[in-house]
Amino acid sequence: MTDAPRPPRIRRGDARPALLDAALAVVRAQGYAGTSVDDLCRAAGVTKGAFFHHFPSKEALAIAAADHFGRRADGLFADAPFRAHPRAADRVLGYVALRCALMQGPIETWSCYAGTLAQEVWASHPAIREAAAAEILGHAARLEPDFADALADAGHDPAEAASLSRHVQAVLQGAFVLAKAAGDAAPARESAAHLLAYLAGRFGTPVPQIPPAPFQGGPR
Amino acid sequence: MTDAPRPPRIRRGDARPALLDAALAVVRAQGYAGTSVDDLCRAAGVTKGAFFHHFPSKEALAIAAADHFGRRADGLFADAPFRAHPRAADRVLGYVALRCALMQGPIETWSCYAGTLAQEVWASHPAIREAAAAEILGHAARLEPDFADALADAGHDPAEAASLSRHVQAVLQGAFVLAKAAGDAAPARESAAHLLAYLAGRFGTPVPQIPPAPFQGGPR
DNA sequence: CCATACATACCAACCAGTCGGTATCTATGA
DNA sequence: TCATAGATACCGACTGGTTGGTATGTATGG
Repeated sequence: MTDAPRPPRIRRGDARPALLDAALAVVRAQGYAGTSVDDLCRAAGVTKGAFFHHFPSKEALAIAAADHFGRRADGLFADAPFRAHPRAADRVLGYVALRCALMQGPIETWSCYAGTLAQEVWASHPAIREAAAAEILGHAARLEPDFADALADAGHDPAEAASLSRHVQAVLQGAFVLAKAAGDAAPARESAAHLLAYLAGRFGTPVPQIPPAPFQGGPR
Repeated sequence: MTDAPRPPRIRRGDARPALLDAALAVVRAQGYAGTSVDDLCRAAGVTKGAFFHHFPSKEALAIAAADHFGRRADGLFADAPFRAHPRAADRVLGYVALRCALMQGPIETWSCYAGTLAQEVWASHPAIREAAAAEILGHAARLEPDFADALADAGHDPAEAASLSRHVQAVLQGAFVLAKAAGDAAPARESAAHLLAYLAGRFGTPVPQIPPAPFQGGPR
């Protein structure tokens, strides 16, 4: 007859989570429009039939993956060591220091799926934009109580906590952009260090030291 | 993105600059992969023949447009009023305040072409990544002398000027990402205000006030 | 006359999504 | 214990449309 059919690489029932994981990895490396449905199926070890059995469209997978990414990130930070600090300021600074420490290895493993999506399709895919915004702003909102306590402890108006927690996310997003442009994590880590200095100044605590990794590159 | 074919709208000899301008506008709104060569031709009022007469490929236009964008931005800031401040700290703060003031109207008119490109194609189009990096880091480098003077005036080590000028670009890039995600300039302006506060603290100058525009949105 | 600057028709590759079919589970009743 | 049937999960060839790029022809200015 014909050649032997290539067996799928993953077991029955695992297609959906495999596609969600593949979306996080491939879209962060290639962008949304630059990633084809076949790319995603190949990365997930799944056929096109399985893809459209679980998701009505490529856009639907992108949106579901934003939620998947958010749950993963929240799980990572929910029980991280820095959460145990008794003072709110130390928890906030510990959060930023951890984000900085994660900036190692391939960029697509530590950059933000939601930010990548939002930057690319904010105007052309409103539903994706909304899912990405919910992820980023929701993450910021979950950190807000610690910011409010830290500000209050330092004698500042805790009402600023909302804008400050969003600012932290903005700096991290910008750090990712510079790291991608430079092809190097160093500028991102430097930016995180400046952010730590700003927050420590705001909270009246000493500036925590993070391992230095000076940026060597630059314009020719 | 198909529409009725229109006759070329621009005069003979103007195709190249029209394509460069179209690339800035359309790519910032739709992303690189999400923009077709036909989209660019339509926006520029030019035919495909003109496109491939002036540029060997879509990638080549993207790279040339990065340089075009850089020259425009540098021209905008080279003779802006803030350049006339006698003290370096005021020039730096004036620069950030101007960037904040520009955050009005359609996002694609004030976001960064180079940052958008880098975020999307850093892994898949190395030549574009390099052009975007040269633009962003070159712009930061051109601001560096003022940062060094401002730091020195405040009694700090001017060697930090390089990393600080890159940090300013990172915060702006992140502000653009949040603005696109939120569909609103407010979080970007807020972030710029926090950046001003950090710089003013560093330089030992009073924090300049910028017109407030609090962000009303957020997770449901 | 000739180089430059276009215009237009065209092409092979690729794209998201469809569709008819198959394999594997699960429930049920004899 | 087993037969059967319906439901779920998946397979992969196919389709209509779009893509970046090419080939070839034409107008215009010097």
